[in-house]
Amino acid sequence: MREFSLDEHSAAHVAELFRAFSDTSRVRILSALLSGERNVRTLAELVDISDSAVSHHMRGLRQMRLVVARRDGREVYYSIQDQHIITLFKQGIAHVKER
Amino acid sequence: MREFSLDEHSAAHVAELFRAFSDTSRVRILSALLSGERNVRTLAELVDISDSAVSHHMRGLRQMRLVVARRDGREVYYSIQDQHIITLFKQGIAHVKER
DNA sequence: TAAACATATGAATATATACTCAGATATTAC
DNA sequence: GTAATATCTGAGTATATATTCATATGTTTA
Repeated sequence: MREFSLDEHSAAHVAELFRAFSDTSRVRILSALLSGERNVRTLAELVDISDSAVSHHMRGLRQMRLVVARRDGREVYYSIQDQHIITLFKQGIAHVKER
Repeated sequence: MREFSLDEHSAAHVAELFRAFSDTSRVRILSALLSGERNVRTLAELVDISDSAVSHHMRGLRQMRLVVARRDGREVYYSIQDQHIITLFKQGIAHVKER
């Protein structure tokens, strides 16, 4: 059994990914996006935080390429970009429900 | 398509789970534990933080029941408690590697 | 019992994060 | 053009978190 641990750089990336799911508001936002795209206002209502707070979260998620934005007129609709992400996220939810 | 988002309480639990994987040091610790149990001193060396810092992290992970402690003499060996957690964690690593 | 070693704990501190508010930018309607 | 609506951005703030240091606890060995 060899000594092994992810190097600092890789570990930082993994941590960054999981950090995207590590906040209650973002979890609620992402869970809302599981059933399809939503605009900022709708997300803000569902999660009960300001439009601004949603926008800040979406910027982070966009930069991590976890969501994509689609503009339609003055509204911006967000959806989950990556199927792997959906799987990963749902597994987290499942794990918590099992307890 | 109904409006839906995880309720605050459930979302908080999901976030808490993912938060366990959201720190570089913890990711390195957990990746080390993937290949078997390790004591505190070994983990501290592998991750390059103090014994104390490791101990603090392990307390959190223990409280979340992600790891279990086994004392052997004056050493304490930690290992990952739950197979689901291993799967989830490995998927995160895989996702990052794919990019 | 005392000394040495391994781990745990609490306090202090530094950094990161989530949020709101105020104002900027973009788009549509009048 | 102006007004209204939706989103974004930056500043400021409050809270959370990761870390180290000093010290306590637990275990073995002399």
